[in-house]
Formats: sequence, C-alpha cells, structure tokens
Amino acid sequence: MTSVNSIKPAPAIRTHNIEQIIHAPIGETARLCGWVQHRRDLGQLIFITLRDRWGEMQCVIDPAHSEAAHALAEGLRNEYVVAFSGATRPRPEKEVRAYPGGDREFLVDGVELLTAAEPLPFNVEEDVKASEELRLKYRYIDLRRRAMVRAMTIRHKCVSAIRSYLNSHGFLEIETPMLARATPEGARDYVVPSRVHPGEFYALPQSPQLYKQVLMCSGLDRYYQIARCLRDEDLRGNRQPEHTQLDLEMSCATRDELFSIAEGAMHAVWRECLGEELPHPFPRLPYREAMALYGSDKPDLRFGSRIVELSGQAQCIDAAWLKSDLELGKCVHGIFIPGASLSRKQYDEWTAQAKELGAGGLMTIELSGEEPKGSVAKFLTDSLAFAQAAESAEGNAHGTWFMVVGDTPSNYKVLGQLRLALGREFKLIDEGKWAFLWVVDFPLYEASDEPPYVTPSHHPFTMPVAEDQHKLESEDPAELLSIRSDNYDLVLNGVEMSSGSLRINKPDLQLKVLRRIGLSDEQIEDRFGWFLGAYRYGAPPHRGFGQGIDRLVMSLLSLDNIREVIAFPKTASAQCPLTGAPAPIDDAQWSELGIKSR
RNA sequence: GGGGACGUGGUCUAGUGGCCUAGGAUGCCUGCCUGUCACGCAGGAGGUCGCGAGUUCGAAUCUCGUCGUCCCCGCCA
Repeated sequence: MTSVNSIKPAPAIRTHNIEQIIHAPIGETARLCGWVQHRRDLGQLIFITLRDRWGEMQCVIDPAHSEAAHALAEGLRNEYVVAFSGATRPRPEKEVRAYPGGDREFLVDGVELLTAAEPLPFNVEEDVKASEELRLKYRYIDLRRRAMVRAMTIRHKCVSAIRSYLNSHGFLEIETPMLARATPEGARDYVVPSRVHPGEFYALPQSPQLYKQVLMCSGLDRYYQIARCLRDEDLRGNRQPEHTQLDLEMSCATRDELFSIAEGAMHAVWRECLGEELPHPFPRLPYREAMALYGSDKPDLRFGSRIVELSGQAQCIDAAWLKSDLELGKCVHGIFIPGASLSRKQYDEWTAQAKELGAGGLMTIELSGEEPKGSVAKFLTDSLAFAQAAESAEGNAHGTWFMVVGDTPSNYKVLGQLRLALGREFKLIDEGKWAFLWVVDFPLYEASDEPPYVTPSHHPFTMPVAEDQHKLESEDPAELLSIRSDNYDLVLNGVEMSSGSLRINKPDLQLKVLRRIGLSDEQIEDRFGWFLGAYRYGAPPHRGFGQGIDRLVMSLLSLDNIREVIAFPKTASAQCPLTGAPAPIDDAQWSELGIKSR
C-alpha cells in the first residue's frame, strides 16, 4: 500500500497571481497563468499583456533570451489561456508607465499553452461595444472585463461586510425554504409543480417574510439572511425576476435599536467597499413631512429646492383665474430653483411636463434680473414677496419659482416630480454625496382604486399603532387611511433601499388585518392558518426590514442598470440569453408532473 | 396589458427610393517589423441589410405583420 507521504506534490501550475507579482520584489521568479489580453508582435520582440482576475502584466518574449518561448509565443492569439514562467525585471526608464505594475515587465523563458481560444464574438475591452444581448449570451466572456470583475468584487465585499457586521451583533444567518407556499395578494408567484402530489404546486418565495416572523416566535431573536426573492412581474431597469435581499428580523427591539443595526451595516459596507465613512446617525423624516417638503416618500436629499406653500404670496398675483382658484380653496405651492432661467421654449416644455403630471398649468417667476420675468410676472403687484420667499427657502434670490395651483396632494405630486427633473436639468444634484435618510411613520394603508379602496402600504403584517387599532373596523376609506403604523423606509439618493416595520404579534389583530384586505376567514385559515398558529403559542414583539442588495451595489458603483451587478441576469422579457431559459420541457416531464399543457 | 426606440460582415456603425457591385472602424487570415502597450505598415477573406408579405420599373431605405433587444406606463403586498 502506498503511503500518503510517498506521493510527491505536483509542481505548481501557478506561483503568483498578477496582483502578487506586481507587488513582489522586482527580479522575482514566477509562473503566471492568465488570458492573452493583447499581443504586440514586433517581429522579433513580442509583448503580451497577460490578464487574470487581479490585474494585467506586460510580458516580454525575446528570442535572444529564449528561442523556444519565442517560437511558441508567435502562435498565441487573443484570449488563449497560457502559463508563462520567467521573472520580473525593471522596465527601461522610458517605458515605465503609471498603472499598477507599470514599473516592471515579466521576461518569459517558458511558454505553455493551456488552452487555445476561437476568435471571440466580441472583444474583451473596457469600452465594450457589443450589444447587451450579446454580452449576456456570452456572459462568461463579458465577466472577464475589469468593470464586471469590479462589480462582482464589490458585491461580494458588500455582502461579506454585512455578514460580518451582523454576525458580531448576535444575529444568526438562517436559511428558509425556496419551495414555499403560495400566498394571495402581492406579486405573481413563480410556481413549481410537485411530482409527488400531482396537480399541486409550490411557490418560490417572494420574500422570507412569514418564515422570519415564525423564527421570532421560535425565540431565535436575531435573524438575517441574504435571501433570493422571486416575483413573476414585468421587469425594469432596476428590477429582475429574482433579486437578492438582506432580510432581517429582531425581537424585543425598539425602532432606534433596529435603525442602529441597519445603519451599522451600511457603515460597514461603505467602509469595506469604498473606504468611506458615512454620517451618523442618518436623518429621519416623517412620511407626512417628506410628502409636504419633497412631494415624495423617497426624497432625494442631495439638493434643496423644497416645496413651499405660496398661497399668501399668490395674493400679489393679480390674475382673475388665479383669484377664483384661491377662492375655491385651492392652494399655490412652488419650488425655487437657484440659477434657473428659462427660454420661452423651455417654459413650454416644462409646462407640458407639469400638465402630464396632472397640473392645470405652470406658473413661473424668474428673479434673476432687474425686473421679474416669467409667465405670471406681468400680473405681479409685489415681487418682493417672492424674493423674500426665495431668500428664506434657498438663501438665494437668483433663480426661478416654479408654481402650481391646485389641491395640496396633487401639488405635492407634481412638484415632487418637477423637482427631480429640474434638479437634474439645472445640475443641482451633488453627485458625490450619499444622502441616506429614514422615512418613518408611513400610514398603514394607502389609497387604492379597487374595493375596499385601501391597500397595505408595507404589507399586511405591519402593526397599526395602538390608539388607531379601533379604526380597523371602519368602512370609511378616509378613516382607514388615517391609521398610523411604525413603518419605515431607508432611502439613499432618492432610491428606496429598504423597507420595514414593527410586526403584528397578536393572532386576533392579525386576523382582523387580513380580513381587512378582503380575505374570507376560509381563505385566511387555508393560507395563513399555519402562520397564525405560530402566533398562538407565544409571539414576542418583533420588527425588521428587507434591503435590496442589487440596488445597494448599484449605488456603490453608481450604475443605473441592475443587470450590471448580477452575474447572470435575465433580459427585459425574463429570458436568459446564455442558457435559453425558460425552455419547454419534454412530454415525459409533463406526464410525470401530472399536468397538461394548454 | 399599453406606448416608444432600435435590428446592416464576428463586433460596432455609415447609408432616409436609383449615385450601393452596401462604405468605414475593429476583429480574423497572410507578409514585413527588436521597446510595443488600442504597436505600426502592406495585402486578403468575410454581408441573402432580423424574418415574412406588400407598394414600386426599382426597397437596406416606404407600408403591414412577425420575432428579438432596450426604455417608459400599468404591475411589483
């Protein structure tokens, strides 16, 4: 019998990766492996840029140094996988470059071709020219690009920073099933047929929401999971059928304690991924104020130009149509855009946009010059009022007021949208800024078009505040809409990053809320009976949130397309160009599953 | 479900009724070249203009349909 010790270790395929050889002392002997990024054949001398995940190294093959290596190197082509043995040496002084490893080159004395490559469907270059469809079809090539390696690396660091932060704060990472039970409401489910139970189906989880609440009932107390969430809905630039979420839940925690954990995780991520320190603590804004000041439940705080009520100042606008609107009880709201000055054509374009958003029209007063200009300037009896309002809103009276008249919620909506568009147009947004904030105290319900004309603004497991719980019995939508809850979103630069709440932990209250969304007792028992059961045997107060990891990584990298941060994403029609999924299954599978095709 | 944009050698693109036998760049192939780094120079191969129908003497170009991609609205508790 051969002793373990008698087997000699195989010689190394690779001794250094490129990052290591870049940082090794010059003169280091090594064997490098990588892809031929580029070959520059000068006839005698051949230069090859060798690429691996960590970097690039210029390799020199000199026939005067090694005839054999040179003969082999002549046959190398782009994206061949090779092993070069040799040693680094300093570059001639004139040839030194500023990039990493630009002070040295790798003089090759042995070339081994590990695998040849056919000519590629597109070039591996940073300024990629191939269409996105082609990049996805050959994703394994696209992922060789530095930008993609960076995205995958940052994504890894982000998740890893979150894990290590939460692990050190007493959280357990617990996996929950992918083969789950369909729940009514919400998004459409992806469904998986059961072979063992013909005609019955699992649903892939839209989120681990119910499982994590049950884990709290089990007393696991602090749970998190980097969880895949699946929803069969139409896609967008920042939406995929499967996305990854930091799902977290904690028992017996105040809102402040939960925020401190969430903020700590964000601090860890920014430190690990970008080496930046975020402000502490993140500002908080009640939902009601967010709507009144920014016309949005996810305001972009990278610039000002808040919404201001100008009904008083509007008395100085002597126009009959405006007076009659004000007498009808309508309000004037406006935002002041410092530095903005509009041509007639631009004014018409902004007016068209305001009308599309539901405004009757758009009033402007430009305060940049001697005399006020703008659409209602000629009706002004006193421009000082608007100058003062601009001064107190923005500390600046050079710019333009954009104003609408109407009922307050509609004004907020229009100005909230205009604010973002104007902020972009007039370059008010500080792109280098990370404007985190908590939007808190969302109402339990928001208005809906269908009976009962309200829908949960977060989800039906959110705790209504105690004093408002009696209103759950009401049939009046206005009454229902006034129910408050301990419900919060984390917003970054105008994008919703996470969403959470204090959960209901009393079975009778949970039952009431589920009835409220229009479910019969029978449906509730059938679909949520198991969940309510968990609540009957001792459910602690608990709260948590879910945070979109894809969006987080997009923010870290300043990308606006979710596909750029996912290794193998789906197209807008939910297909995978690489594998061809989804695809038909064969007849045997149909019959084995006991289901029929339409 | 609705709306919009796009589809031309491997890749990116020019071409808006005849001047197109479809131009360029890059990649690929051949040759030359010892300090290149998007190497350079010379030559070469490579296209039924997404697919189908129609209008026209004539269609990459106009019309309709269809397929695919992207974006927006709906949808996404």
